[in-house]
Amino acid sequence: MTEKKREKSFSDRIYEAVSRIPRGTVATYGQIAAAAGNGGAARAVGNALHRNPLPGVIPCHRVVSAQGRLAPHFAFGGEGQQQKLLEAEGVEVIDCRVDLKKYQMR
DNA sequence: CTGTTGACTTAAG
DNA sequence: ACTTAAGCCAACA
Repeated sequence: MTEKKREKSFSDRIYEAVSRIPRGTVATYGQIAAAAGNGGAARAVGNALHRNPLPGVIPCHRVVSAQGRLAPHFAFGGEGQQQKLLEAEGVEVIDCRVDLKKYQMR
């Protein structure tokens, strides 16, 4: 039957994309945007996560900038929380940065 | 609908 | 390494 394409909201795709990040791996906002179907909307991705009421549901700690940098100033829970979570998953975090060459989702 | 903001990205100085 | 500028997109007032 003619299935109606229920297009999820932008933030919903972000949630899916971020959730699909393998454990012990990180992804950049650009990758999330591309995974959400909007390559280039890296800005909107960050905004969506920030404004989206999905704390605890989205592993934002796996989302890093293109330079492998985290967001300690806006991180949930606490500043060191992000780094702690990443390290707990096997990601080596150094100075709020991760080695994209090894941990970025490819 | 318009304008501003922002957890981005890349380039240039 | 840091700052500024421009580009792109979505949510909010």
